Formats: sequence, structure tokens, C-alpha cells
Amino acid sequence: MPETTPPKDESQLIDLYEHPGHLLRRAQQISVSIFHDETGGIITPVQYAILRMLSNHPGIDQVSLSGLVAIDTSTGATVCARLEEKGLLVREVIPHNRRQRALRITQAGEALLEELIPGLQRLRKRILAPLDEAEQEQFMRLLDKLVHENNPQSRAPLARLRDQDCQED
Amino acid sequence: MPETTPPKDESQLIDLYEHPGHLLRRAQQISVSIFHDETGGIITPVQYAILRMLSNHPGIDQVSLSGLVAIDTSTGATVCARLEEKGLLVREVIPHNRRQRALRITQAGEALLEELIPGLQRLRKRILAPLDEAEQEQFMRLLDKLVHENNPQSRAPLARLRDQDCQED
DNA sequence: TTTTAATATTCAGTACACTGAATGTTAGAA
DNA sequence: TTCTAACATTCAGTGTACTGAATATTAAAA
Repeated sequence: MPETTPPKDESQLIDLYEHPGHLLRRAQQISVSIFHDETGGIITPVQYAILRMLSNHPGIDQVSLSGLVAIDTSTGATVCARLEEKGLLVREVIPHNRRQRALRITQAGEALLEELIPGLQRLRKRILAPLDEAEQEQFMRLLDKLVHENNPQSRAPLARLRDQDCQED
Repeated sequence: MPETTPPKDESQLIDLYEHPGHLLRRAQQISVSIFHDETGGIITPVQYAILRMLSNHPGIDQVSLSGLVAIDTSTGATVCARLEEKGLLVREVIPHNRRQRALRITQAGEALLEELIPGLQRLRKRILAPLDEAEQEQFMRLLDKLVHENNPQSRAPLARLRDQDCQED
């Protein structure tokens, strides 16, 4: 029996362009680039994620918020510090637990989220534009499945809220 | 006529977890994490990409190589500098064109690429593990399509080689 | 109560990833 | 030939994203 196809496991590794990781890096790179294009560079994707999530969970602490956005707590702290500098959120120490800092989005922050909506709709369309409607749905479904089931694999996994933190979503 | 479903364009933007960009960031984050787990932290994903591509294009210059990996030239330069420090590649000025630096992978670099193969095979399997075989193929196909057709959208797009640089792939 | 463990935040260090500008080099136009 | 435009590389600056450690605070165990 003649082997017509080359051994697949190896060919997939020699060509960089067939590595899932490489394609995911490129896709993210493209997504960030379009984000900046559509939002005019006022804010970054991660800053937006923090702000959007904070808007739904007022009074949350930095660790819980970082968990919801799925970034490291040290990264989350620096992102929040920048957003505070821009006047988009405030951080205040909680009196009865001075370890934590309660975060609240400001009016300027809420206004910015509103402003960004049209640009983010265009962003979504531009990213997915190469795919037809059925493919778009399928892609998002598979990507979501991949991320959710691999969640514990990353060092900063998505961490849902515990009971005492806020109202549950 | 009652509107049973909420307006989709808006609900997709309020929930962060339905943003394609957010999912792509998470997917990349997971991919990088598994990469480090499987390679023991000797090398980073981008360093691997540079080295792998260099192995196929000996004597290439930094700008062309950065283009093939689709990263910014300034980023490419720092990555190459680190790889040179580790003894995985060498950079030498081309006599008849002193602007460029010809890059060459070292024996240690080639040996490392060989070493990494089993880990990278496991990496590929682990990333795609949540999907069944048909879904894996579909996901890779859609991701590839998305990246290729959006290529010019990013600031550091994939740049294929020009004639004089090397032998064409 | 004192000690210990857990927790929230911050800091130092490394590495991508980009922007915009500077430097040096080469090739083409005036 | 001189000037200019294109080019390769590097540098300064900002921002994610992680690791590992330090600090401060709280809760639990001895």
C-alpha cells in the first residue's frame, strides 16, 4: 500500500502557518489593530474589557474584576491605575476591609462606553467579515468552546464571582 | 407582533464574553500558557516562530524575516537580539549592503527546534482538545481564512518574500 | 491570645507589540 | 556628481501579560 500523503503530524509543525498558536496570535493582533482604528486610540481593548465589566459590577474589588476579565491581578492593577488616571473609574479603600479597594466607574467612564458602541459594532463586523453568516456563527461557537473548556489551562483563568462579592450575574 | 428576542446587535456588545476580540485574546493567552508548559520555558512562542522561519530561509535579513512571521520590525529586532544572546542564531553585516544583517540559525538553534517537536505536537493537541476532529478542521479552516483575508488590516501584516531576497518557498 | 495561614495589592523583572522618530546606508533623480 | 528618496535597523516611549516576591491586612488555628 503506497503512502500518498506525507506524515501529517510532522508537516503540521514545520509550516509555522499551520500552528494554531500562530494563527491565534495573528488573529488577536488583527483584532487589536482594528480596535484602535475604530476607537481612535482613546482606550485599549483590555481597558475596555475592565470598564465594561466594572459597569456591570459596581463596587467590585480588583482581584474579582481581574478574574472576570481573565487577566492576572498584577496586570489588572496597572490597567485600573491607568483608568483612574484618565478619570474613568475611582478606587477607594473599603473601611471594614482595608485590604480591598472598591472600584466604581465614573460618569465619564459610562459616557465613554456609550460612545464606543458604534465603533465596536463595526469592529465585530470587520473581524468576522471574511466569513459568511453561517461560518461566523460556527466560528464563534467553536472559539467559545475552545476557550471555555481550556479555561483552567491558563495562569489567569476566568474566575466567576463568589457569593459575598456582588450580586450574581 | 411581540419581540421575543432582544436586539442582537446591542446584547452582543454588552456581554464582554461575546466579543470576538475578547475570545481571541483569551485563546491566545491559553495557547501561550500551554506553550510554556510544554517547552519548559526555554523559549517563547514568538522566538520559536522566528527560529522556525529562519531555519527555512537561511541568510534572510531582519525586515524580511519579521514580515514572514508578521511582527513589527522593531519587535523582530529585539527578539533576534535575544536569540543571538542565547546562541541560537548569528547576525552578520552583509559586506555589499551594510544596511542589512544576514541571519543564520546555529547548530544549537537547529537542535532546539528538533527537541521541541514532541512538545509542540502535544501543544497542538491540547489546544484543540475541546473540539472533535471535524470541528478541529473546521476551526482551523475558518481561523486561517479570517487571518488571511484580514491580513492587511494589521499594522504588521504578513509580507511574503520578494524575488531577490532568498529562494522562493 | 499569639501564631499561622490566607488574602489583596503592589513591586521588580522579563518579554511581546506597537508608534514615531532617529541613524546610517544605498540607489535613483536632477 | 550631488541631492534626495527609499530602506534597514535601532531607540525611546507606552501598554499588555506574565512570574515571583514583598507588604499589609484579615481570618483561622494553636
